[in-house]
Amino acid sequence: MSDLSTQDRLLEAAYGVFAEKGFRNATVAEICERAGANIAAVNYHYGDKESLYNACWRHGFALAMTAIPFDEGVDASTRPEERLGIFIHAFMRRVFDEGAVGNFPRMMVKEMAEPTGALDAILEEVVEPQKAIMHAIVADLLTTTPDDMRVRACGFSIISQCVFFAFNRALRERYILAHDTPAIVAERLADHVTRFCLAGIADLKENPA
Amino acid sequence: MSDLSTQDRLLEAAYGVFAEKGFRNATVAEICERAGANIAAVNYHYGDKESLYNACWRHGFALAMTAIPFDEGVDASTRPEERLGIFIHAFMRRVFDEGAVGNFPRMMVKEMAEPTGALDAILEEVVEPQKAIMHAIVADLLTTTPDDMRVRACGFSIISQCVFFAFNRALRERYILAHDTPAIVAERLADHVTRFCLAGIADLKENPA
Amino acid sequence: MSDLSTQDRLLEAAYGVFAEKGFRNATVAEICERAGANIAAVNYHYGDKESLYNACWRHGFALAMTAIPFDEGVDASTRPEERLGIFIHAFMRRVFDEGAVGNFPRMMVKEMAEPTGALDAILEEVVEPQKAIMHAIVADLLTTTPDDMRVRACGFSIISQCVFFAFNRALRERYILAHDTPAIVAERLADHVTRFCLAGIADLKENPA
Amino acid sequence: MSDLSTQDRLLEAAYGVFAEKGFRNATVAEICERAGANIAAVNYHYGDKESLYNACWRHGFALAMTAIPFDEGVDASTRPEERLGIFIHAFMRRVFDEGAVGNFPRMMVKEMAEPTGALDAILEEVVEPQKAIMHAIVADLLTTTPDDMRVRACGFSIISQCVFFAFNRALRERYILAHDTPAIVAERLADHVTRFCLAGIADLKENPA
DNA sequence: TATGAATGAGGTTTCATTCAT
DNA sequence: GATGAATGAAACCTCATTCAT
Repeated sequence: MSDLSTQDRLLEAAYGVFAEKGFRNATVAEICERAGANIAAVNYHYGDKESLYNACWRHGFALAMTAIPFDEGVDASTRPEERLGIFIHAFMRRVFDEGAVGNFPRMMVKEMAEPTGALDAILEEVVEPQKAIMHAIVADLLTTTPDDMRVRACGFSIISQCVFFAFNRALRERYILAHDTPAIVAERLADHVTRFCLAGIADLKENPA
Repeated sequence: MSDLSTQDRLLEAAYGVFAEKGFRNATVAEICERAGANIAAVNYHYGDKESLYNACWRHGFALAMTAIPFDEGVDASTRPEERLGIFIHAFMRRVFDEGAVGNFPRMMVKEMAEPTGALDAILEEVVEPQKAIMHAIVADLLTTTPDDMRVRACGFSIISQCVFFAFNRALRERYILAHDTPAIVAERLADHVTRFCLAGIADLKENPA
Repeated sequence: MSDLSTQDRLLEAAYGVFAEKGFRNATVAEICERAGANIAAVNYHYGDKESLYNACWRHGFALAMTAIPFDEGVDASTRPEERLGIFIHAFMRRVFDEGAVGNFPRMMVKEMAEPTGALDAILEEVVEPQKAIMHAIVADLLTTTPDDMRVRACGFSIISQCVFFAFNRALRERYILAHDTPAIVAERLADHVTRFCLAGIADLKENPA
Repeated sequence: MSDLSTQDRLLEAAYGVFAEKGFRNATVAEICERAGANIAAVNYHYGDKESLYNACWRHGFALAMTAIPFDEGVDASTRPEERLGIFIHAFMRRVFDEGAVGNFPRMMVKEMAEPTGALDAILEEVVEPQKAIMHAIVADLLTTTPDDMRVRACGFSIISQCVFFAFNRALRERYILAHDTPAIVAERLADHVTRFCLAGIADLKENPA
C-alpha cells in the first residue's frame, strides 16, 4: 500500500485509472484493487463513482497547476513572445509528463472525446482560466483585445497543438523519436510550436485579412 | 428501415453509434435497434462487436476519402501552397460534416483517446496514407525530403489543428460562433489554419534552426 | 417449471413473492428462482423490478375481478341489502383465498402499509372502481347520493372490515377458528359483516345526526 | 441533538423511522443520523437492528398507553356504551396523532403487513391486552361472556375500523376532508364508528342468529 | 438466413455489521 | 463509553453473446 489514508489512496488510484481508461471504461473494482482497498471503499469515501471522478478532476487540476504553472519566471517586464513560449512549454511538459501531472491532460482528452455529465463544469473551471491566460498573451502580440476574432483563432491553433499528444501513448511512441526522453521531446516540440505559432501570429498582425 | 440489406443497415447504424459514443459506450442493442434488426444480428453477420467495429473503419475510411478527397482539382501544375490549402480545407470539411462523412473523424478521435485493440492497424491503414500526402506537400514547401524532421514537426502542427474540433459538439458550440452554418465555419477555420501554417512553414524555411 | 412461457412464469412467481413479502423485501433472485428462470430474466422480459411489479398489479386485478366479481347474480331487481351482501362476500372470499386471487388483497395491504411510487396509480385504478360500486349500494340503502358524507363514512366502515384479514396469515390463524376451512370462515365472516353494517346503515338512516 | 443519552436518542429516532418506513426499509444509517449518533451506535447500544426494533415496540407501547389510555374517566358506574365510545375515541386519537403516539399504530400496521420475527410476541404483548379490554366491553353490551363468538366477531369489526387509517398518509389525505385538523377528523370518525358499531352490536343482541 | 429467448459474467451500489482505537 | 473506517454479502441492472428453432 502506502502511508496515505485509504481515501487518498483511492483518489490517486482512481486518478490514474480514469486517466488511462476514461470514466466508463474504468471500473470501481480496479480502482479499489490498485488502492489496496475493499470494493465498497469508493462508495464509503466518495458516495459513488461519479463523485470520485469529480474529486479526481479537482485533485488533478490543483496538481498540474502547482507542479507546472503557466507563469513561471514571468514578471511585468517579460515580453509576450517569451510569455507565449513559457505557456506552451508548460503545457507540453504536462502532456509529456509520465506521472501524476500527465494524467491531467489525459483525463482531459478522454473527457473531451467521450463527455460525461461533467464536461460543462470542466470546460468552465479548467479550460476557461487557461484560455484567458493564453488569450491575453496573444492579444498582446497582436496589439488588440482578447475578444478579437483573430485572438480566438490563434488561441485555437495554439491549444490544439499543445493538446495533441495527450491522446495516447501509441501516438507518442509512433510519431516521436523514441531515443529521447519524454522531457526532451516535450522541450523540442514546445520550441517548435512556439516558433511556429509566433510566425503565424506575426503574419496575422502584419497583413490583416 | 431502408432498402439496404440487414448487413449494410447494421454497418451504417453501427458507424453512427460508434462515432457518437465510442466503442465501449456503444451497445449492440442500440445498433441493432437503429438498424431495425434483431439483437442477434450483429453476431450473426459480423461475428462479434469488435469485427463490426473494424468493418465500420473500412466503411468510414472509404466514405470519407471518396466524398471529400484530399486532392480535388489538383494536378501537376498546382503549387504546394495551394495543395496544402486543399488538404486542410478537405480535412476541415470532414470534421464539420454533420452526416456520415463527419462520423469518420469522430470515430478517429474517440479511438485515439480510448484505444481499442484496433488502434495500431488504424494508424497504419488510415493515418499513414493521409500523413504521406500531407508530408509530401510540406516537403515541397520546405524544399526538402519527407523524412526531414522539420516536415514531421510541421505535419504534426497541421494535423493537430485539423483534428481538434472533431472532439465533440459541446466544444464546437462553445468556442465557435454559433450563428454560422458548420460549412461556413469549416471554410473560415480552414482559411485561418492554412494561412497560419504557411506562415509557420515559411519561417522555418527562411531561418533554419 | 410448467407449460407457461418464461415471461408468464415470471409474472406468476413475482405475483406470489410480492404478495408474500412486499416490493422491497421481494428479491429478483427469488422470483427468478421460483420461475425456474435465469437471474437476468426479469430484466429481459420486464425491464426492471418495478415494471414487473406494475405488471403484477394488472395481472392480479384482472384475476381477482374475473374470478370473484362483485356483482355475481345481480340484476336490476336485486335489492340493495342483497347487493351489499354480495359485495362483502366477494371481497371476503378474495381475502381468504389461499391461491392466486388471495394474493391480490395481500399485495394491496402491503402497498398500503409501505407505499412504493405506484400507490397513487393503484388507488386510482384499483380502489376507486370498487369504491364507486360500493358507494352506489350504500347510497341506495340510505336513499341519498354517493357524495353524501354518510355514504363515505359507511363505505369506510365496510371496506376496513373487508380488508382486515388480508394483513397476514398469523392474524388469521390466531383470531379465527382454525378447524374450519378458509372458505367457510370467509362465508361466516362475510355474513357477520353484512349484518353488522346493515344495522349500522339502518341506524344512520333512521336517526340522521 | 438533545439532552437525552445517545441510547435514548437512538430509540426515539429509530421509533420514528421504523414507523415511517417499516423494519426493512429503515436503515441503520438514517436512524443514527437522525439521532446525531455514530453509524456504529446502534450495534454498540442495542446489539443489532432487530433488538433496537424490539426496544421501539416496548417504548411505543408504553408511550401510547400512557398518553392516551383506553379508560380515561371510566369508573364502576360508566355504562358500557360510553366505555366503548371512550375506547374507540382513544384508539382513533392515537391513529391520527401526528407525533410520537401516532408512530405506534403506524409501526403496528407495518408489522402486520410485513411481519418480522417479532410479530408473535407483539400480538401477545400488545394486541391481546387491548383486545381483552375491548372484549370485556362488548361482552357487557351483549350481556354475555368474552369468549362468546359474537363478541369476537364484533371485536374484529371494531378494531378493523379503528386501525384502517393508520395505513398511510396518502390514504388519509385522499379519503378524508383535508380542511379539518387531524384531531377533528379523528373525533368525527370516532363518533361515527362508535355509533355504527353500537347499532351493529344492538342488532346482534336483539336478534341472535 | 434470421430470430427471439435466454444466459452468465461483470458492473455499481446498499447496508448491517465488525474492529481497532 | 464511543467512534470512524472498513468490510462482505447481497441487491439490482447491463450487455455481449449463445442457442434452439
